[in-house]
Amino acid sequence: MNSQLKRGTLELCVLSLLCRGDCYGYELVNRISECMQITEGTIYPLMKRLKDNGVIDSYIVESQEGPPRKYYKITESGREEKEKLLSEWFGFVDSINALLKGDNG
Amino acid sequence: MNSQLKRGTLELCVLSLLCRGDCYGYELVNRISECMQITEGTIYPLMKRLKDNGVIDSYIVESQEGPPRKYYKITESGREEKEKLLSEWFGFVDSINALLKGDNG
DNA sequence: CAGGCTACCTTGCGACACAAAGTACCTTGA
DNA sequence: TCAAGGTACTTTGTGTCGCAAGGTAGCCTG
Repeated sequence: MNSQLKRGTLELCVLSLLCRGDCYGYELVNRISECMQITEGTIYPLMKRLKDNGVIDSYIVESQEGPPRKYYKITESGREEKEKLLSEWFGFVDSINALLKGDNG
Repeated sequence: MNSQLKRGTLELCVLSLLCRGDCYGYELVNRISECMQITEGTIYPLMKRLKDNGVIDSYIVESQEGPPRKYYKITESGREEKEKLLSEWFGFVDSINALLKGDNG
């Protein structure tokens, strides 16, 4: 899969998932990789950026199945950011599709 | 506009336009910038990459309105590449929208 | 000949996906 | 008891590529 396409949408995917409930990083990797190829080396740096920007918070929860999990929770500013990205995404798709439309192969 | 979103789609836009007829670089900038912000610093390096990859060819045409124009023409392998990118694009949009779908705000 | 449009090209920077490697916890089974 | 394998987080380095900025050069008008 074209890795360049993912740029700019991964953040939206993560925020969208977190809107529905807190997740830990490893879980996010598994859930997102159901629909696009993704690895931990992508998610963890992204989560750090998002936290630095204040759109998510995190907290640690002990686990019986392995090391402690770092759960991420979306903030109020994160929800606003998600709405912004969502409308940007739909607008972008529309404008690309419009440009591609005159295409007869 | 989110510059990250453009990644991976610019090539498709250019190839799609060239499928409908030869264009020169400056013209491509103008036509594409009708639907997304783009500058020459983006297009010219991209055209060079595309030519190096053999998906486009170029030829020079004199102009009465200024310096000579370098026209770009899509190759057979470029048309195949375009078809590949096109289906990748639609598949990508579908999978992102599917992931976003469970989203209740 | 200055100013402005057309047209091309290059350099340098920054953002970010991702491979790779490291740390550490748990359970299972020989 | 100790390897093996799964879970989970983190960091480092590399490569791609959009884009601002700056340069060259042709054409036309006043």
